[in-house]
Amino acid sequence: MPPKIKSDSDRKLIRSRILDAARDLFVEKGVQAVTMREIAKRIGYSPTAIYLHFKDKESLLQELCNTDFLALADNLSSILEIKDPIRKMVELGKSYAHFALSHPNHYRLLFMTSRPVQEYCNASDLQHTPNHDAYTLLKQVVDDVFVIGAFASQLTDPELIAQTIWAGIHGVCSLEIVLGKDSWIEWRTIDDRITLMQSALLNGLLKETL
Amino acid sequence: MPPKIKSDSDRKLIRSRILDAARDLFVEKGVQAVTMREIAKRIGYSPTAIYLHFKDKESLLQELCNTDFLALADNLSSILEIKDPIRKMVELGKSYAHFALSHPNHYRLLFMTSRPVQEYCNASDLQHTPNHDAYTLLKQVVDDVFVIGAFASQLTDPELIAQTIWAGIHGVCSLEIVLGKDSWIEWRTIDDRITLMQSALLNGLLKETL
DNA sequence: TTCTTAACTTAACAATGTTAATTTAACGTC
DNA sequence: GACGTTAAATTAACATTGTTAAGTTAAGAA
Repeated sequence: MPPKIKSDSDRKLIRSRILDAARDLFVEKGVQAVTMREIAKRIGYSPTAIYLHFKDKESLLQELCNTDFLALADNLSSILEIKDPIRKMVELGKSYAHFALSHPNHYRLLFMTSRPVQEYCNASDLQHTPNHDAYTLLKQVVDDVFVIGAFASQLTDPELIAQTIWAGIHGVCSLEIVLGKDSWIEWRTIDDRITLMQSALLNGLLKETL
Repeated sequence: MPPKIKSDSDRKLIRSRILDAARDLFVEKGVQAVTMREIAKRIGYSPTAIYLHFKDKESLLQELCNTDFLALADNLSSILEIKDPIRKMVELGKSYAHFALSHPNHYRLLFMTSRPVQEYCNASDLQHTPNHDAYTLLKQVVDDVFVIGAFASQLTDPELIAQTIWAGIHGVCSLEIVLGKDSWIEWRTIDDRITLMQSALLNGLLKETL
């Protein structure tokens, strides 16, 4: 029994409810548990009603992805208050890892799952702002370290440095998420692994300071 | 029209054909393209015949995983001929990355996808031999560097070192596989990223050699 | 009042993993 | 050599899922 002519804000609210239901499902049980029918059941609609708000399941996940990507960046941006550039970089890594490990399904969806190539044409001006883009945030933090001349002199490309640091932390976190429960490897504690990764990379990238 | 009483070797051969068909499918089109029906079509059987050889799809993928894991380790073990421990470690990393990037779907299945916890009870003696276990191979190579006293003196746990090096290379490769095609990031070449990761980690983990 | 249309539901389809029932023919045994 | 047993395979069928098409309902416009 459909009441009619929903306002724009009403439609937005329904979109949110769909997204929230979808998020709940995969945060709890992973992406394979996210079915259109279960989402629909949770919000009290029929399964096909979702298609009035999202083109298909892929689009829904895509939007979830983007939304939470921005939320992550926003969360991380609190470290911008830290003055010392190097400590700021270290804390960014720790925060990033903390997010990854406390939201493994999120992290999987964001950084461990191939999706059809994203088109960032809309709202492109918002894309590369530190507050809204985790990578750009990292890049800026690395730049700060770069301008004070703390990196070894042969390292002339902050972008490459940023990508390497990201890869290091990502490697530790993603291995933990995928294989952390496997017993054929005698895992050291995740804290030890993160710490060593950070200190080794810093040690290897920064100028010798003696 | 079933001919009957297949010998053990016949059954093994059929298993192989199933595994090969499955491998072909996902090497070419990724794991989502691996369907029981398509496998069956390729080997000229009905879909349900596969269940005479594998408990379910998960088991099939599991076995594929294990088989190719051993093949990888075998492939990598050729670097054992290298004498210099440090160069050996570097070459292992390069070979590993080369495998990952030239077999992205394999790599995804092996190291980027959570599977139900493996039980390595059977043939457990084969599990931790360098020739058959990529991680153990890395561990041994790291040990070799460790015993010549090349790591910084405060690093006393070769296992932790190995896990960190693995995570570094894995991070570069897995990011490339998942996000390498995304344009919102100005990726440096994959070679540059691998090289910097290796030199930074080495630099950060080894003793200062001046 | 009647027509249009937004909002939604029900029905239905195709693809997929999987199980149950059925068929076929090779083998051992009397 | 006939015959039952059983391995090997197939066909039929079911449940789940994403998705489309057709139908339904009621709010607003004419």
